[in-house]
Formats: sequence, structure tokens, C-alpha cells
Amino acid sequence: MPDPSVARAGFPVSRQVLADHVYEALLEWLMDGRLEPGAAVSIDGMARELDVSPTPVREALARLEHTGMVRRVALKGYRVAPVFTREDFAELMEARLSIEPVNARLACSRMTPDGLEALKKAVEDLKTAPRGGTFAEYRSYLEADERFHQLIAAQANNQFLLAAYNTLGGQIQRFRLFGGVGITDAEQAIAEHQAVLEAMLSGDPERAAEMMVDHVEKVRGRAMADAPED
Amino acid sequence: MPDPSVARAGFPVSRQVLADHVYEALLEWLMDGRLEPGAAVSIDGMARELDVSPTPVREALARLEHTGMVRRVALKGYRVAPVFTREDFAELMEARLSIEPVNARLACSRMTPDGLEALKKAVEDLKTAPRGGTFAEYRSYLEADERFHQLIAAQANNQFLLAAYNTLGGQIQRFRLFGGVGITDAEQAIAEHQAVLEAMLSGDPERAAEMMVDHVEKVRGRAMADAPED
DNA sequence: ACGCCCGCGTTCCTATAGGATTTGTGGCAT
DNA sequence: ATGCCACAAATCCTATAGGAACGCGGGCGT
Repeated sequence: MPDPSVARAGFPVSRQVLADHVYEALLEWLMDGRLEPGAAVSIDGMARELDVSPTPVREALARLEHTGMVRRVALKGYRVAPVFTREDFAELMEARLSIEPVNARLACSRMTPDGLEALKKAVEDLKTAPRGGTFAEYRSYLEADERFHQLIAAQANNQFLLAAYNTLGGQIQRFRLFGGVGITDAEQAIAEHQAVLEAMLSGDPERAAEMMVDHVEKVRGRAMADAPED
Repeated sequence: MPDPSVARAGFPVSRQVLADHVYEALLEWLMDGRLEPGAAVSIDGMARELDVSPTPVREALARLEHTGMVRRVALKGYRVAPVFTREDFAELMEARLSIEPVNARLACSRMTPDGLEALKKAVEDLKTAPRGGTFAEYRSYLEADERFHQLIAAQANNQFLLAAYNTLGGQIQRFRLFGGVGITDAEQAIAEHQAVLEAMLSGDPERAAEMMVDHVEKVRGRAMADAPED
């Protein structure tokens, strides 16, 4: 997290306002589990917590609403979105299967050298990331996972598909955290990511799409098997 | 200082807050063309215009940002998103081709009787809508067009795909208004919509998807031919 | 004339105040 | 004990004030 107050050599990097910081903080807390699903997110309370006035908090929450991670009820306030049900998860995977293979196909055709390097690094990070039992230990693993998919969406070079993926991406990441399952499938998941990457490297868009379908379907299969709860 | 409880006497329980009304008003203005692409949207100015304080306006704009219809630059304010370039349009159509056929396929499988009736009515409204030269005259046509696609997305019965479509839908509607082309293709477009509807009626998901692909591709083709500007 | 500087208005941004609404609690009647 | 109402605290929501930055136009020096 770069500190915006420290500008580089006279270059005032795109200055951020307080609401942006609040947005980032809330997003991080949501992803960290510090804000549990279903919990109320009081505007005044958050303002006290972050030592700012309620105004920027209100703006940040308004922006967060569209991510689906918080829900608003008029005159009642915001709450963290409830835990995914089995149906929610099935819908999310269905949506991924509609969008991500397309992203993979396009990204394969339009991939830049830099993008390819970043993708390689993401897979490498997946392999080397610690995979302990606590959240802090596999946080970097989840981050690399999300980064891999995000990079492909970005390399598809379509602002609308990227926006569509990003709205899903937050939910996917949130599920990775709260879905109930830890990391029990790292080896297989890494192999699937590797397969997508190799298809990219060989410049075969159709195969890249197929490998992505395969990956998402297997993620769905594993999660559905691991978490039979409701 | 208008008293809401008196002013809204006709609305028994207006469980909406001021920011919601501002949001609706701004959305309508954006869709009406009263706010032209590229124009600055001053928070204070809008507050004066709508006779409210800047606070609700700020919140409404924060929510509008994710629709892509307004863009924000920190410490500089909001501007109406610029006109679509040819490239933007191509990307939008590419995104539609990724999502809408999937929606059509799923909607065909999961369609409710009520949904089917609403879909029939949308096509009927398309046929009977006036198609004059001015905006007011073909507004209802565009509304029915958008409603048709929105209904299919809703009937797909997947909250994430619906959200993904909705972010596109606003842009699509905005392009219909500002794309530069009026309605020169109504007969063909209606026939294509009819074809999708008939596939739905016959309960053939694959054909519904194919017809949707066909429709979007032809929309793209006509628009690219009609608006060779840039 | 041309460029520079400075004041002025506009706008964004945040904090604060106060009214309106909801929620939780305790007491009272049934 | 249970249901209902009043009261209090917390919260949401809107308005307003003022600081900071940006844009602009006029005046001054070269």
C-alpha cells in the first residue's frame, strides 16, 4: 500500500482524498474478515474507528455498495453482505464460466510481453506461497490466485469485460475467505493455473479457454464437495 | 425549507431518502441527454439545481460512478462520460456477445410464465412504438428494446449475470441515445427480437442463444456501417 | 506587446450541528 | 408471563461552515 502523502520527487501522484482511503480501509477489512458477513457497518461508528468524519465514510460506503460486499437499507444503514449460500456459490461459478473463458481466449490473442511476465510471476507466487492453516499464512496464496485471474481479465483488453469481471472478483475473493474451506486443493489448483498459463504461452486461445473452463469447473466441484453445509 | 411529510402527502411511506431521488433525477438527465457527454457535473451546481444540499448529491454521484456514466477525478469533480469511440463500441458489443447469449440460453431453460408474457409484451411494444425522428418520439421504442434484454437477463435467474448485464445495460442505452444513429433499422431489429422470442417459446435454449448472437452481431454491423465517423 | 504574478470566485472536500428515524429497554396493564 | 407503550440512546440523514486547491482575469514589469 503506497502512502499517497509521500509524493515522488515533485510528482504529485494522483492525489487521493480521504474518502478513497476510507474505501481502501473498508475493502481491506472486508477481505480480511475483520468485518464478518452480516455485521452492521455503522457510518458513525466507522468514522470514530477511522478518526474521520461520517461524510467520507458515507461516500466510501456508497461506492462499496455496487461491489455487492455491503448492502444498504434506507434509513437503516449498511450491513456486510451475508455469507454465500450454496445457491449463491453455484450462481457465482456459473457467471465465472460465462466470463472467464472468454477473457482467457481474448487475453491469449492480445497478451503483451509484460502481461505474460506478470502472469508467470503470479503462477510462480502461487507455487511458493506459504500454505499454513491460519489466514495470515495463506493470504498471499489467495492474493496470487486473485491476481492471476485479474491479470487475464485485464489482458483481454476490454474495459467492459474487465468491469464485469471485477464485480465478480471481489465476490470470488470474499468466498475464498468465508466459504468455509481452507486450502486443501493447492496442488491441483496450481496445476490447473499452470495449464492455463501454458496454453497462453503456446498461443492457443481455444485451449486457453478450455483450460479455464476446466479450472473453474474443478474449483466448483471441489468446493461443492468440501462444503456440503448450507 | 420544504417539509417532506407535507410535500409527499400522496406517498404514504416514502422509504426513500433524498440521495435516492437525486440519483434517479441524475440518471434520468443522463439518459435524456440533458447532461451531454463530456459536460462537467458540479456537485454544488447540481445541489442548487435540485434545491438540496451538496451532501446527497455527492452520495448519488458516488453511486453513479460505477455505472460508467460519470467519471470522477479526485479534487476535480465529476464529468459525464465522453462519447463512445468506435473502439469503445466494439468493446461493448464484444462484451454483449459474451454475456447476452448465455443469458438467453439460461433464461430459456428457466423462464417463468410471467416472464414469458412480459417478453411477449416487450416485443409487441417494439412493434407498436412510434418511430418518429425526434427523441421524444422513439423514446418508448428504446425503452422497450432495453426492457427486452433486461428481462432476459433477469430470467436467467443468476444475480451475478444480472448485475454484469446491468452495468452493460446502462452503457448500451446511453449508446442508443448518443451513438449518433437514430432508428433506421427498426424492422430488422424487430425481426431479430422476434426470432429470439420464438426460440424461447419453442423451448430451445441453444437456438435462443444463437438468435441472440445473431441479433447482437447484426446490431454491431448496422451501427458500424451507419456511423463511420472518427 | 508579452509574460508573470496576484487576487478573486468557484469548486471540491471534510467537519460539525441538529432534526428525523429506528432500536432497545423498562414499566405497566391484562 | 405476555403484550403494549413510553422513553432514551444510537444511528441515519441533511444542511451548513470553512479550509484548500483550481481556474481565471487584470495589472504590473520587462
